[in-house]
This record gives sequence, C-alpha cells and structure tokens, in this order.
Amino acid sequence: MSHTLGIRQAQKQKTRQALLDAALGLLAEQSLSSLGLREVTRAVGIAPTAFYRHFRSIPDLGTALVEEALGSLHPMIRTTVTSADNSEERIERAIELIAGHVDAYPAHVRFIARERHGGVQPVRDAIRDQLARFAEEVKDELAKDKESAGWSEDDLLMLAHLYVDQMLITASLFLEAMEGTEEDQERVAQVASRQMRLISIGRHHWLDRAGGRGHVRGRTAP
Amino acid sequence: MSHTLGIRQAQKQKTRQALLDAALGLLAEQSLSSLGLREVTRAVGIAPTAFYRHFRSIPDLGTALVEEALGSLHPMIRTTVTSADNSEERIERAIELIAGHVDAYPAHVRFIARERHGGVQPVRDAIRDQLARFAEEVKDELAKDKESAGWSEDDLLMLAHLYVDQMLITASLFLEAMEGTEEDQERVAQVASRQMRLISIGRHHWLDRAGGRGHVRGRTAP
DNA sequence: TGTACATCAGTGAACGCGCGTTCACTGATGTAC
DNA sequence: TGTACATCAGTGAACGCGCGTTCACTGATGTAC
Repeated sequence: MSHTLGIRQAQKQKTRQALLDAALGLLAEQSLSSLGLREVTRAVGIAPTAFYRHFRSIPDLGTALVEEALGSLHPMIRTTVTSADNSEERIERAIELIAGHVDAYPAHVRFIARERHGGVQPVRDAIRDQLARFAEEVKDELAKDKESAGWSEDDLLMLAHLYVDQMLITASLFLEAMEGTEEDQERVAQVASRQMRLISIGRHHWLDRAGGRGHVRGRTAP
Repeated sequence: MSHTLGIRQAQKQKTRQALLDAALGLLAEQSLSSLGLREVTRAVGIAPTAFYRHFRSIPDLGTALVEEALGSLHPMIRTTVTSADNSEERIERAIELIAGHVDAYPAHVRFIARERHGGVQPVRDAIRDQLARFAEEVKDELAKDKESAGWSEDDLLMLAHLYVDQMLITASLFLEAMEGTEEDQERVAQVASRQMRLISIGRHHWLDRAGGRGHVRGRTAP
C-alpha cells in the first residue's frame, strides 16, 4: 500500500468527525446560530481550544455539515428520479427511498430543513447551492425521458425545482411522523405519493394547455 | 364611548408591541433560539426586567409573533384561493398578492420561514397549527369549486396542503429575490406561476387517472 | 371634586455562570541524516 | 537502525463580557368613598 495517512492525520480526522457528530446531535434541539463552541467540545470530551484546530468557527463547522448531509446524496437523487414519473410503483419507490433516508439519517435531514432558512448565512448559501445542484441533476434526468419531448429547458428546471421542494417537504413530514405512530408515517406516505402523482399528471398534460388556442402539441385525439 | 382602555393599559400594549417589533427586527439576522432577552429590551430602551411584565420567556414572545404574522392572514388566504385555479389571470393575481405581502411584511415572512423548522418547539407547533388551519380553509374554498366534484375530502386536503406549501416556498423565494434585481423578482414570479399552473393542470386531470381502467369520471370524450 | 389607599409597569443593583478567544505549553508523531 | 530536530493536535489557565433571573423599589395611574 502507498499511503496509510499516518497516525497523526488519522487521529485528526477522527476528532474532526467527532466534532461534526456531536454538533449534529446537539442540533436536534436548537439552531446552529445558538450552538456554542464549548458545548460541542464538551460533548466530544476535548478542550475548547482544540476546536480551532479543525474549524474557524461554528458557521464553518455548519458548512462542513451541509457537505456531509447533502454531498453524498447526488448519486442517490439521480437514480431515484430517473423516470420516477411514469408509474405508480416508481412514485412509491421514490417515497420509500425518502422514508428510508430519513430513517437512516434523521439528524442530517433535520439539520438541512432547519438551517435552509436558518440564521447563519454561509450555511444557508451552502444549502441553497447544493439544492440548486440537485435541481440541475433532476432536470438532466427528466430531459432524458420521452415525456420531456417538446419541453423547454426553463420548464424542465421549473419542474425539477418542484420535485426537489416536494421531496424536502416530504422528508420533513416523515421526520415529524417518526415521533408518532406507524399510522402517522403511513398517512404521510399516502399524502406524499398522491401529491407526487398529481404533479406527474400536471407534467403529463403540460403541453396541452395554452387555452386550446395556438400551438397544441402531441396529444392527437384518440 | 365606553372604554378607552385607560392610560396604563394603553402604555403597556405600546411597550409590548415595541418588544415584538424589536424582536422581529433582530430576527432578520439570527434565529429565535439565539435571541436574547436583554438584546430585545436594549433595542426597545427599557430595563431587562421589564420584559417579564409582558412575556414569560423568549419562546413565549415567539408564539405571539406567530399569531401576529399569521393570525390576520386567514381572510386574505380565503379570498386569494377562491377559485384561484381556473384561469391564468387568477394565478397571476395570487402570485402578485404573495409578492405584495412579502413586500409589505418581509420580516414576518422571514420569521415564519425560519422558525417553521427552527429550534424552538412551541413556536414550531404554533406555526404548524396555523398552517394546518390555512390548509383546512383552502380545502373549504376548493370544495366550493365546480372542479371539485367527485373529489374525496382527503384528496381535497392533500391538494390544499400542496397549495399552502407552494405559497410558502414562493414567499420565501420572493424574500431572497428582494435583495436582488427587479429581474430576479420577475423570474421568481414566472417560475412560481408556472408551477402553480402545472399543479392546476394536475388537479384538472386528477380524476382521469387510475390507468384508464375502472371508474373514470367526467371528461367525456370530445 | 378631593383624599387615601391599591395596583402594577418599569427600575437598577446584584448574583452566579458560561461564553469565545488569547497564549504559552506539552508530548507524541514525523522527518532528515 | 539510531539520533536530533521539527511539527502540530490537544492542553489548561486566564481574560473580559453579556447573559437570565432575583429582589426590593418607585411613582404614575386607578379606585373607593
């Protein structure tokens, strides 16, 4: 092997990760803008001053958490969306995937929902940028679909944003429902999948609109 | 007249309102969970201890802000939604109404967007309850519409939530765009109205679904 | 109308506490020879 | 392999500061007669 990273680097990364994990835990019940540096180091069990070896400040740690929470999600998004539109089953699968993610990483999901409009600008910006990337990727996937024939780039991006926002809302509702009964979660899934279906139906008939006059495309009469 | 409220009560209300206003101003750049009692009283120009004459705590003040921000909005919601679905013009009017509200009360809108998923549970609960009321009211309005014939209560509520969430997302985007150019705001309006339109199209064809088999209603062939 | 007492919004001193940041340090790990 | 020096993650004392909350108070407003 060529590069085992060295004992020092390895230990540093471990401590850094411990700081991120501790912060995420503490953020279950407060916002980033009220999270204290001493609070985080205390939870990890190191001296307050050691914090500065890893992060400039709490907002800096926050942007690292954004990367951790969303950075690795891009491949998942792509495979989830890929023609996730045609059939009921595909919508169900997408919803289940969201539910599974919320179940596996509830703290990350909560963090993103909370700080997306939170009081720390660099973190808001980081989240906005990641979500914009998601929307672009969703748009790219949608563009590959047969159903997207005749759609403008603008309209595809508009639809992609609608899907991304809808996913976030659904994730946030699952999070709330996690503290409730199994039934609550089922109800969230039901509503979310019907909303997805309604949006998909809107997509399906998008090019029929324009009040019947002008350039109607596709949809040749039965 | 029967009841001029008395000098004492009037002054008390004035101070209370000053506290709410000051808090709302300070919340432009931080979250409620990091807002300090002394910070608020300092901004108003009264002693810290006077705070307790009006609110039990900062979260208590927060729930009062929720009431102020959303309580008076119910009539507006009702008139906005009322068959706001049929025509392009009605969607445009709704979007303009949202834009106008964001323009008139940016701090309130920011507060709701921020604290909806923020770190203070009583405030989150208060916002959730108000939004649920909005959804119920939107549902009631939708139910009056001809287009809702054949819809179940569940589906109407599902659609109502979709509209409410969409309005909030739009309001939040307008807020961001307020710091940008006129063009930015126009682009937000364009995207928002197309998303609304797509949802409306989905609504229009909702009962046609079920894969063509089974109980297809309305929509007799041309 | 005038007087005597009650109420209560706002004051100001005092408290103990945890905060973020600085600084010189220690000692294990890494590197050059 | 062994030695001498450099690096640097983590330490611990110290700092000044603002926090939330308590308490007894003041004096204008309200009320009863």
